Formats: sequence, structure tokens, C-alpha cells
Amino acid sequence: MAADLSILSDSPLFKSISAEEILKVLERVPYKIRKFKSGSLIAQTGDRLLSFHLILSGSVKGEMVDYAGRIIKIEDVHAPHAIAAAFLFGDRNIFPVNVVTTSDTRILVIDKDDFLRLLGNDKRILSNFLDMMSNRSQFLSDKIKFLNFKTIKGKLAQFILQRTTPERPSFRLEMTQSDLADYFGVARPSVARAVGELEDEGCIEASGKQILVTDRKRLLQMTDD
Amino acid sequence: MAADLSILSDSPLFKSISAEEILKVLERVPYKIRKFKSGSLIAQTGDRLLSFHLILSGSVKGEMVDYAGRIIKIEDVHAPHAIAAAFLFGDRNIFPVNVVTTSDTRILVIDKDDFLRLLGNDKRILSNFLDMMSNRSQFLSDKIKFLNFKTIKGKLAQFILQRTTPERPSFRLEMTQSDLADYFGVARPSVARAVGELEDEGCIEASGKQILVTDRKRLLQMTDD
DNA sequence: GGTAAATTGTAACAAATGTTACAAAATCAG
DNA sequence: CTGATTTTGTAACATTTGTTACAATTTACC
Repeated sequence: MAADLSILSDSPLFKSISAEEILKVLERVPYKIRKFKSGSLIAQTGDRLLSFHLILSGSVKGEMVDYAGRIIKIEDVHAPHAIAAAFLFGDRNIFPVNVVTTSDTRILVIDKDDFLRLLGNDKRILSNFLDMMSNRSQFLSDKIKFLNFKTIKGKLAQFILQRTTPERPSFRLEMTQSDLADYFGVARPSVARAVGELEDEGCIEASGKQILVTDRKRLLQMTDD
Repeated sequence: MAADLSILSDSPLFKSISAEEILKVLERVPYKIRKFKSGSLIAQTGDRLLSFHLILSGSVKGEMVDYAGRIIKIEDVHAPHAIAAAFLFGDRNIFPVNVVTTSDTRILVIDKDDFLRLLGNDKRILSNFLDMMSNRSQFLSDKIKFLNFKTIKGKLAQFILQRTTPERPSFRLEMTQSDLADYFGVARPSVARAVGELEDEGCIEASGKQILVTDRKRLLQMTDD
């Protein structure tokens, strides 16, 4: 049976590899496709992670359960991206979160050893996978840099500076203030307050989700404190 | 010339590979060895990163310069570990920090393409490198979890819990409160205050740098808030 | 276009942390 | 041992952020 694997062309793992080639590669590697209804628990925190998982269709979320039993959403992953790829290798091969499907979902599963063989056999896939891992690390590093800024205004200023240049001083915020608050690890009204203060001080002008930097120098000064 | 490469047996990249085999592998891969005096600037933030770097002897530190021109030490790397391996791949191949030697240092350098070939040719080295990248991500994830604890008491509780078990409830703090404050990214007197409060509440007993956990359950409860 | 839902702005107040300062205690160097 | 230096405990007060609540605004959907 020829399951629908066409989406793999859009996956970072198979970047710049044609659909036919992908199929040819997969013929030489044992894999399974697992199907889940929306809302299924795919894996729990602490489960052994022994296979590479890639979402073919649908989406999942990662959740943590804290000591008080509260559930905290960590992140969403959509097709055609991989799940917990950073935990397949290394010294701690366990799911760091509960994984729950948020829609009907099909997942491509390749055992770790087979996956390693796949990487060894195809330079492009290897290179793509290394890129994925690196990007993940870089993302996490950036996040840490943010969390280390002391004030919310500092975090916000840094965030805005990264998305603009003196030549293109305007950008569109593609997330809600609530998302931004989660990203910064602060409360949502505090973000709104910080935005308001940056406006009052004449550093930016915000209309809806469009943000215009009007005093880049002052913004820069806020990133240390 | 036979440079001293024996230390490579201890490197995570060549884990469980014999010294002779390592030499054999390196014969098939172009590499260079660069030597630096203590205190040399090896790379600056933003420099293109196009080669794999591994410290053969000596040590380096990564430094950031903030807007005010202050220098902040980010981390130390010693032989036989790799430098900025997570930034060799991915979409941003630049040094994230200034790299400065902290002692006389020799560094093994392999161009990215050659390094990729090396990974493709040897399953064990590939697996080791993936482990290194994964461990890095896992380390960063943990650090983020740490920084996300809202209260200083929460961070401190987590810190203490990580260093004790129900069986060995006591440990010696090998750093000053000032170091701890830097690690948490908070002010020094705030750490002192948090320690005092944990004592008052009967969770721990601190005498000098020796810390004894007396109510592990309560400590656990503090790690959420 | 109109209604429901999500997002944003704002305020009052509580809680946590920072800042500064100083004295007590511990550690170090000779 | 002793004086100097570092580290720690503590306090008063300022600042920042969180919490809660609600209204205004925007967005999504029918």
C-alpha cells in the first residue's frame, strides 16, 4: 500500500530531496505509520524514546504536569515536523513531556538504529538532520538569552530589535501578547504594560500588530540594565 | 610529524574508539592543528563558523559583550571538548560569543564538509556526535526549566533537590551565595533571604556551606508556584 | 454584517525582588 | 595569632512584576 508520504518533501529532514527519491530512500528503511484520533495520549513523560517520530498529518502538543497536578502546555508540533528529535540521542532517551494529539494524526516511526543507518547512507538527510538539531540548540540558546534579561522592557526591546533594522524599522507581530508573555516567562498584563511604556517613552509606535521603531538608540539602551 | 592526539580517546566524539583507530580515521580526513598562547582571541561574535573545532589541550572561555561594553563570561570549555559545535550546522553559522583562550591551547580544526564526510563514514562517530548535540539540547532545556521557576525559593529548592536524595539529604555548597545569585540571575541578598526563609520554614538546616534537607516533601512543593 | 470569541488595555492592589547599607561572621595571609 | 579581606545576615525602602478583574477592541466565523 502506498501511504501518502508526499508531505515529506516539505519536511526539514528531506529538504531539497525530490519526492521520488524520498520514496526510494524509504524503501530501504523499515518504518511504520501509526494513526491516532484527536486527543490521544501518544507518549508520557518518562517513556523510553527509541524511535524517530515524524508527523505526516495532524498535530500534537507537548504538556508538562507539575507537582500540583496542573497541566502546562509546552509547545505545539505540526506536520511535517519531528517529535522530540533532540531526545532520541544523548544520555537521556525519554520523552520530556506528555505528547497528546490535537487533531487526527498520522506519524512516521523509524527505529533508532534504522534511522542511524538512514543518516549514514544519505549525506543530504544527515546534513538536514544536523541542521535541525543545531537550529533547535540555537533556538534554546536565544531563549536563554531572553530569560536572562532582567526587565520585561529589556526583553521586549531585544525582541523588537532582532526583528527590525535601521532600514526596515517596522514589523508585524505574528503572535499574541499572551504567546509573547509565555515566551518571556512573564504575566500577560505585564507585557501589555511594557508595550505601553515603550510607546509613552517614544521608542515605538504600535497600531494593532504592526510595530514601528521610532527611537532605535533608546531601545538599545534598554537591553542592558 | 605525529602531533599528540592521544587525548582524543577521552573526547565524547571518539568515545569507545581506540587510539589506533582514531589515528586511522584521521588519516583519511584533512585536518589542521592551530596553536594559541593564553589570552588569545580565537574568534569574535559574528565570525563565520565553517569548521569543526576541538580543544586538544588547554581551555577557552566564551564571552559576551553587552551594550554598555561590559564583558560577561558565558562558559568555559576544556580539552578534549568541542567548541560551538551546535553552531556549525543550522541556519546561523556564526560564533555566538567571543572565544578567548584561558591557557596555552591547541585546537584540532576540520572543515565542515570534511567533517560531514567523517560522520557519514563512521557510524560510531556519527552516533557520538548526535549524542553530543542531543546532550547539549537537553542541557539547555534543563536550564530553561530552571530559569522559568518564578520564585527564588523555587529555584533554590530545585537546586538543593538536584544535589540530594532521600538517602543522602546533605551536601556541601561549593560556591558562594554570590556565585549562586549569578547562576540564578538574581541579586545576592535575595539568595540570602531565600535561604533564611527555607530555614525558618523548617525545610533545610544550613550551617556554613553544609546544607541538610529536613523536609523534602515541602521542598518539592516549592518547585511549583 | 452581526454575533461570539479572542485579544488587548488598564487599573488597583499584593507579592516578590532589587538596592543600598552596615554589622557580624568566616576565611585568608602573613 | 592577628589583622585584612571576603562572605554572610539583615534591615529599610524602592521598584518591578504578578494577580485579578473588567471594559474596550479586534478577530473569526456564520
